[in-house]
Amino acid sequence: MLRSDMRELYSRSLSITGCAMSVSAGQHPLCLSGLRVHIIETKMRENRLQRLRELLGGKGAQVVKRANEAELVVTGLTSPARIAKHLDMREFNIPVVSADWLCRYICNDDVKEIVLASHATIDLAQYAVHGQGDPTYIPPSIEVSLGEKRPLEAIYVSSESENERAASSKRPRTMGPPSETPEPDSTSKTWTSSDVSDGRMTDGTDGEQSYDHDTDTEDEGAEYDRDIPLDPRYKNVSFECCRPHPLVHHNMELVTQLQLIERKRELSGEARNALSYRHAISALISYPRAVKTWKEARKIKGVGEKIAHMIREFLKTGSIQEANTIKEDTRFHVMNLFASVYGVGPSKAREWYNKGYRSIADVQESEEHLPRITQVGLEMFDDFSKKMARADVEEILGILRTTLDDVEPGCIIEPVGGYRRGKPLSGDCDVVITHPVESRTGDLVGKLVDNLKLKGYIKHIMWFGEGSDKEEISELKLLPGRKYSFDRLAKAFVAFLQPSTNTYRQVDLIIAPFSIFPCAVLGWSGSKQFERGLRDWCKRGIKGYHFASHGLFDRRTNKRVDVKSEKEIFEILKLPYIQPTLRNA
DNA sequence: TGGCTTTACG
DNA sequence: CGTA
DNA sequence: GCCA
Repeated sequence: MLRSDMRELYSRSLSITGCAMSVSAGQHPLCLSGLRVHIIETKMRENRLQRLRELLGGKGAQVVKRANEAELVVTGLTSPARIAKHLDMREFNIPVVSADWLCRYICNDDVKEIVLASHATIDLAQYAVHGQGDPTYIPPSIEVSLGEKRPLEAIYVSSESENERAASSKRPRTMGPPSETPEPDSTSKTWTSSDVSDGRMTDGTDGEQSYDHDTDTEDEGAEYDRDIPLDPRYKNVSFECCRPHPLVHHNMELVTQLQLIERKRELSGEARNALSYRHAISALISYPRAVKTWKEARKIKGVGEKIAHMIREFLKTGSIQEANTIKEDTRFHVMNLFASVYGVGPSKAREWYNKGYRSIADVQESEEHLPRITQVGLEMFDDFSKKMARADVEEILGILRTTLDDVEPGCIIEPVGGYRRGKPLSGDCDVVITHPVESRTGDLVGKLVDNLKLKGYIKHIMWFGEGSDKEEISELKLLPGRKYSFDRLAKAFVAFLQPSTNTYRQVDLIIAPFSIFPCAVLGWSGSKQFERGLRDWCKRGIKGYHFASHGLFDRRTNKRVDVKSEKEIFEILKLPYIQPTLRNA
């Protein structure tokens, strides 16, 4: 699952250098597979509605009745105020697009390819969130910027909303004169009131409640951009596991640029520095609207002085100079390429670069002695570089199901990783497998892998860990120097032949005993940053717990806490439940 | 100013 | 130690 | 690079 995030950056940087990127999603008809879409039917003619439904269905999307179950909202309406009436404020982070835009998006192959191949080209319009049910609420709407160097002159695919947005952002919407500038404090007051202090956070409700009694309506006439309160449920906390992180959010372009800098730091061996960027990036992904001022950004936990200044630069000029420099930096692109090889990280990538290699072929032709993993990584490089559309993942899941039915009937199989988080493209296919009868998972990896090998699906086994399912954690568990060969998950990471595309895919198989299945699913769903946040929360947030993909442990007793679902883990940890599609931290 | 998730494999 |  |  970690690879996929890296691959995404990789594909992004390729598109920056203008190289072609093979993306099988472009060839796949089900480009919206799994996406839940809600249609606001008001003011839409029946035949148009029908056509829209067919179009969506034809691309694999699922039309849902209720907007808050959707990942995307479509409307024929043009006035934000009217759109707002159809939406509960709870959908603040669900993107709204015009039906016109969506039709063009689906029908136009060029646009589709560009948008699907990289989220970097999707940007969100500036928008603001107002109090409950307020007609001045402006929903976010997607715009597509094809000219990536000019984020501020983005091409608005939806012309109606462009006008609307332009009009709305230039004047205060309903109330009084724009003259009265609010005390800077009024903004920060809103912040603190909806803020939940890290150590004390109990559940997802205190924020809203304190906010409800705190709406300072007397500031309405103040400058539009500055005085509009944030969504009341927004929590300015540093733990990623406390907040939603949608795939499509309000600071796409800014985040893309910061990711470049983060990657640069990572590749240069400045892991800590890179980590700071990750925290800031996740915070921006979670932020309920487009950041409009440098000071606003500075208040977000995870955004310090340095990054706030970069954001100021971005807001002023449309880009961050350092990011622009990185885009031109050959060294960066080469090392990024090397580090995208399975088994190669920043260190090896740097080493290769310093030896003068500049391409994958250079490395392959070298006399270098390479560990087996790296040899396999190089051999598989072309195939592994290709991203999978959701349908590709589903095809592999189907094969795994069929095989499991032969090997051990009654297995439960859950796709995890980026696929579970709703990503349209995946770099690998992560799967957690269990069986209601605990004894049946004992030697399942071996049997499964053997059978798949027999059928010719597996070309390489890159990694094989035979877990054992010894039940209890001994008191010695946390004593230093002890090795615990038990209570690990059985794993096999393999190069798997996808028949329909004749492509080898990176497939990670994880077998979990039934009792810790929910932990395994939570632990392998990611994102990486979400998992770090989760573990950090266990250690320094509420303390007293220890989370790993093989179990949730009470720190006092060192005993495993039995859980029956992912939701229960969130409850025990006193976290609001964050659904998988909102874990893209 | 220390600490930044976690743990096993090669 | 570097990597997933 | 950020923060408790």
